[in-house]
Amino acid sequence: VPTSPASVGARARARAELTSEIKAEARRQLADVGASGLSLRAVARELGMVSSAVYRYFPSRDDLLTALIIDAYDAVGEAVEAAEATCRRDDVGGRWMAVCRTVRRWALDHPYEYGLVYGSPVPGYAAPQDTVGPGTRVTTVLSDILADAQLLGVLDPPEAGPLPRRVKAELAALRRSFAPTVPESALERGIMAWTLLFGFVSFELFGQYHSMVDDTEALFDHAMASTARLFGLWP
Amino acid sequence: VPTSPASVGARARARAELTSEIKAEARRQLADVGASGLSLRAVARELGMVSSAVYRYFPSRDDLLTALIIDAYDAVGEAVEAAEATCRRDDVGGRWMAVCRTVRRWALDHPYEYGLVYGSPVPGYAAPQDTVGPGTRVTTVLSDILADAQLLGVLDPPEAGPLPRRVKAELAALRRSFAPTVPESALERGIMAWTLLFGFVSFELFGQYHSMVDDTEALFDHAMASTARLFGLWP
DNA sequence: TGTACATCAGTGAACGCGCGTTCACTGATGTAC
DNA sequence: TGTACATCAGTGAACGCGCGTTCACTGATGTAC
Repeated sequence: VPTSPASVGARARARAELTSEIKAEARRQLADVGASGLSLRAVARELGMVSSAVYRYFPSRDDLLTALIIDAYDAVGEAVEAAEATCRRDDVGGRWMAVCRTVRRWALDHPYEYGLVYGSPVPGYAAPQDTVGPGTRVTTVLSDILADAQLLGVLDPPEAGPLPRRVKAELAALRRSFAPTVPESALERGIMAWTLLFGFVSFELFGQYHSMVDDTEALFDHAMASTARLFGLWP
Repeated sequence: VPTSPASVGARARARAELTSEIKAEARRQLADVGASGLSLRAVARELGMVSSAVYRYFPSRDDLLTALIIDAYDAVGEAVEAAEATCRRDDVGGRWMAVCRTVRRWALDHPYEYGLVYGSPVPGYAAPQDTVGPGTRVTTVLSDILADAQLLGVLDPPEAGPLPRRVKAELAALRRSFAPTVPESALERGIMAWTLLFGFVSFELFGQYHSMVDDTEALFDHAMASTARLFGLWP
């Protein structure tokens, strides 16, 4: 009999629970010491266990970091997918705004996890392959919106004048692997919109708007709406 | 007789030299260990001096960090000012592109200093007031370009429909302190362009375009040119 | 259902290392007369 | 120009602390027969 969820032994259950407790405590510590200051010993101490015990759960400090990164990508990805799923499919504008607001909300609620994945890389740490899948969840949602906008015929016509050769080559490759139905010029604008979304959130979170903009929420909402309109992503 | 540059004593000169050697070594170490791992002892060791000697130059580790931050802001600010100054004053498009390319070039050449000022904040470190002045040099150049564009009459007319009340209030305040001659709608687009510029550079530097875009330079150039055009910042 | 054995979680000590900061000190460089 | 004193850079030891990782171990939980 293969182990079904109900028949999971007490040991396995305890293991799963402690694993997430370790991650939760590590997330808490990110706020105080940052990713590069994250310490297995401090996590163990706070959890009332001996430092070597943590090695039963994560073979090294970097593996714990990797788990946190994957969790962060999954958390923001899941939040975005859920928010976007509540919109009518043909309301591409509403879907775009839902994605924007959810990303910002999640970032403000989890600033250190946001910094972990969208901030400066942790020196001496190289993210393994496992992180790329979860890392593309938000972009996948965005390219779906773009594809639907194209299907609905609400995308602006391609800009006047041909794209430079190098840009065209780049976008053609991207198109093949991400959004085959979207014209290249719209794809470029999509990348810009995506970049602006995260650029804004990072600027807000990392303090660049300090003593400059107070009501970042109002500005964000309006800027994201303008973005989509200026970029011809909806009428 | 007040000390003129020529009459600066050997002691003062040695002090100035060692101060910048310490900063240079610290900058080198940023790459290996990051801002939060920066260590006075390691810097001293590499310079062949005893760790306590560094305290004659910087009263604490955080003061050294502050000096690095100010230097980084000044370096990118100076580079941008110099590049922009070589353009004809009425070529606002060329000035914008010069700023964009210089920021990106400097960031690629000094990735860790860029991360220090535009990346995730260093946990446990609060930047003192001295850093805000140098921090505004790039934005000052950008708002000058915007003001000149307005003067030349090349800014797009304000977008249709009034701005939301909260956004209008926010932009009015900004206008008063930064660019009194620029209409609010153009100011908002200016903020978006500025955010997109740094958003792009950060995405490139922090690895978000990895395995997605190869020729980031071509895309950057074209994206920044499109930005200014789409935002009506030049015809 | 009961027993023998294998698996696994957690312990505690140890290794070798690093850190920021303080302090009393030596000796060289500058300054005032 | 020469001397007495003040300033300053750099020393070396020390304080008290933290880290990642390994290892032989105990004792509890699971598994196969």
